[in-house]
Amino acid sequence: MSAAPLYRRIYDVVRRIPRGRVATYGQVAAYAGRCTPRQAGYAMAALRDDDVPWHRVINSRGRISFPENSRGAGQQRLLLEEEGVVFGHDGRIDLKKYGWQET
DNA sequence: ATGTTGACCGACT
DNA sequence: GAGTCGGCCAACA
Repeated sequence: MSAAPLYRRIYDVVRRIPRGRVATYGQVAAYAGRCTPRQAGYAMAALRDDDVPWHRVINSRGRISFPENSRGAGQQRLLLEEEGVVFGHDGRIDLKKYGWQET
């Protein structure tokens, strides 16, 4: 496991996020271990595998962190709403409610 | 090897 | 609330 690239560990954590829940980059980094939130974001940027529910990863403010130029920006919100995640009037997600808990 | 960058975070103004 | 700054550390030129 530890021999696997850092990206692999991060993606593995993201796959564990249940449907209808969201996790922050810092959270993913913490579960992946020996990783900073920045690396989690960097890993997502290089992601091209649809097997990873990348749309369930958001920033600590509960907002979608994504360059608006990219086509995936609107898609992330769409996918989340499809899973039952409700956005606030300011395009925010209530982490208190939808945040991923280890359980 | 050195320097820049980044789907971030937290603290501060 | 919004804007700025430093820290973090792997990936890249």
